[in-house]
Amino acid sequence: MLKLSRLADYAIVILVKLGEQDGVVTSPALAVITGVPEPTVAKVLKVLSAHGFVLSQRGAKGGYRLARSLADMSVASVIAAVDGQIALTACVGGRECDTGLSCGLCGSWDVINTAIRSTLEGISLESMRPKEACPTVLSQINKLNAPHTVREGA
Amino acid sequence: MLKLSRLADYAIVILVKLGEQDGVVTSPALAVITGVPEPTVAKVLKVLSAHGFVLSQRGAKGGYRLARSLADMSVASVIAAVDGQIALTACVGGRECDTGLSCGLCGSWDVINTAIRSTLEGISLESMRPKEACPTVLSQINKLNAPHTVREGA
DNA sequence: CCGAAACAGGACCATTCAGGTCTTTAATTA
DNA sequence: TAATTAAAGACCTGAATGGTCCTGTTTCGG
Ligand code: SF4
Ligand code: SF4
Repeated sequence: MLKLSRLADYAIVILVKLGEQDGVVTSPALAVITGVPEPTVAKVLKVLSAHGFVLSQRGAKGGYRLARSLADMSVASVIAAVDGQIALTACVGGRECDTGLSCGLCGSWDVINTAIRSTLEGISLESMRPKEACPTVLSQINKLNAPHTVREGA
Repeated sequence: MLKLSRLADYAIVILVKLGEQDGVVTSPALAVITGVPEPTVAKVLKVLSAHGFVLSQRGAKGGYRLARSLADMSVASVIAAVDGQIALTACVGGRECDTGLSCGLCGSWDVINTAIRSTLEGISLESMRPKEACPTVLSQINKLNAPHTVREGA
């Protein structure tokens, strides 16, 4: 249905909320803040920690905190960390689909996939924050979609 | 993983291939052409028929043919027909997610979702055809992403 | 007029993967 | 050093998707 996995969504929410706190925050605390069940929060944080989005402090008085600014995290990178790289179809990046059919559409999908990926790459978590959400995201989309190799009439 | 459902992918392929034939084509024939297993092709065609993408001819010498030109079919509409409307998160269009958490990110997701949906709306199946794939799709993406309410600095 | 061919529609099963829970392990602090 | 607390990893469960099949209806050819 072309929907984002819930875990990826949670990851975004958790990171944004974490960015609004100061000092280290524990999993249970984040669970309360976000409303997501504790075990799930913990699971997501583990993944985010493994991918370097957050720094963990073990032991008593431990918890998590952002490894870098929200502005330096793209939506796409978080999604990729949690769910794997964005790939609309099975044949992006030269991979061939199990049916092995010679549909020839792969190229088109590849372009579309790249465009969407680039768009999400250009949207930072900072932009996702409620207060300044819409305008920034819009301009990001507008700005980041044209990029790499898009030429008007070619 | 932000991936398209396989059925939707097949639907696109089938429609494009169907557009390259003339006269009515049977499910088995399309299965051979596309490489997709016959039962699945039949299933997809039923859905496409129900949504008015193809016209069916029953009885002997029956088969399917396009209801309208490939240029008049958008990628998004096909996806919506097969998989339901595009919705990255559970909270697009004012719907609220089961966790009921007050994350406040819904607005941002809504914008991103709309942008992606619009992009796919603007890409016709004709554009997906191998020969002219990349350039057309690229310009479509470039052209269709700015549209509806995106303003530069607002 | 009869039989074969092909779609329509539905139900059914099997698999996959996401979502969630649990146990173990390590670090911090008193 | 021992108790406390949180991270890390493994495991299980369940829903959704993908895929298959069967029955009924319609049309063309013999
Ligand atoms: S576009 Fe064609 S090759 Fe790519 S995944 Fe779909 S069917 Fe397979
Ligand atoms: S963005 Fe927030 S409200 Fe929307 S689906 Fe995700 S968690 Fe739920």
